[in-house]
Amino acid sequence: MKNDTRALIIETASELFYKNGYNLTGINEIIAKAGIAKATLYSHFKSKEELCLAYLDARDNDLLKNIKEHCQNKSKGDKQLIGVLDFLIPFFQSGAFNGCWCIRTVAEIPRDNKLIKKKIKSNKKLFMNFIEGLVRENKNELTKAKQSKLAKRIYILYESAVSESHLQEDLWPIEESIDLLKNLLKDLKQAKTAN
Amino acid sequence: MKNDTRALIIETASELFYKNGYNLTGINEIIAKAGIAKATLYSHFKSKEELCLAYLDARDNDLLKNIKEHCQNKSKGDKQLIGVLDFLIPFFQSGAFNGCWCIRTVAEIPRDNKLIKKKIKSNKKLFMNFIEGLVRENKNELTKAKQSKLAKRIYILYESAVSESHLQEDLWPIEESIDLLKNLLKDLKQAKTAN
DNA sequence: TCATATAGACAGACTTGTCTGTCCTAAAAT
DNA sequence: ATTTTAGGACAGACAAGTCTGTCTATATGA
Repeated sequence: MKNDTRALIIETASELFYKNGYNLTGINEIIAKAGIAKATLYSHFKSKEELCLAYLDARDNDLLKNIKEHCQNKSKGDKQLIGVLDFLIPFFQSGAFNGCWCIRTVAEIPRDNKLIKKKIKSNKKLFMNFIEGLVRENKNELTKAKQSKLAKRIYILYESAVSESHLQEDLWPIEESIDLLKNLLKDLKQAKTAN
Repeated sequence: MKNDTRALIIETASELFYKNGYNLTGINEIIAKAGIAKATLYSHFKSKEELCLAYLDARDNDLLKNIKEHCQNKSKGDKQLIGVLDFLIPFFQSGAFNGCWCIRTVAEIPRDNKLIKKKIKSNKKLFMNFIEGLVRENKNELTKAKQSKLAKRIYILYESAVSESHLQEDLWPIEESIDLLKNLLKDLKQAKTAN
């Protein structure tokens, strides 16, 4: 039950933080929506900042889980790599999409908040590791250096697809990123047959 | 003199908004740094929101001017297109860099603030137009459709370079974006000679 | 009975924006 | 040449509201 309450707080805060922003969401709004008392919230989290860290973790864990699942449902090979990007299409269309919570949160906190920045960087690293693993699995003919380069490229394409589809309120940046990635994968094939 | 004061206000606000964030920068901080009275500020801008619009315009105009200059100093051809991206290297290293003010501002305002969102989209469109013009000038052998596609790709690479170098606090996303663009341009050359 | 939930008052520090009244400078009118 | 007039900037108090986080006092459930 204590865990239930904690999970409920995180879930509620996560919804509001992501939808309306971290600074624009007050503690009072969170407890009202969760139907709990303020003292209850502060018994689980010693500050709003701590709740923010939990929010970032919850979002990132959830994303990683879903995107892994999405990719595993694709056939082996390029499809799985492209899966990282086309995962964004239904996400964007779901209406729950509101850009990258990491970038949005960084935009809202003071410059010297190391704690939150560290958490975000560490979570992005986990995401990067996931992509690298996916590349290794599906492009094991490539050298390590080329695998790493491809992973980085998929990562930046993913990030720009997220940020720009959000800003433009349009699907085109996602589609263009996918298209670009397909080009890259085709180039790798050509380079291979050329050798 | 009136124009000087107005310019001073915008410059001061621009510095603080970009460095510390829009919501975290108070009117009192702006007037203290600018050395002006509150009534003076409010005689030039009827609200903080209006000052925000002026800040976005000032930043975007400045950027466009500088990036145009940077590209014009490059030799005609691919170099000018790559210029859009390698412009970011000295910017990042200058210490004045703090990510994309548009995305950061969007992250801070309420969801339903159409005014600021409209301004940002309109300024991004101007930036896109600039890239399209640059592509037309330097890739006039391409069809219009291919020019438009290339422009979009440069745009998303630019945006991801900005966002990710900021988030990662590292130059690698910029360098990787440049590298990716060079690949794309090489592909276009190969496709041309192949035909 | 005892832990834990509740509602909500409260402190204290912020926020934006308004308003009053003073001062200075420069142009216009005498 | 001297006086008047007007515009802008000034300092700073103030209203009205926001925020986080603490605390008290009551209720509920094991």
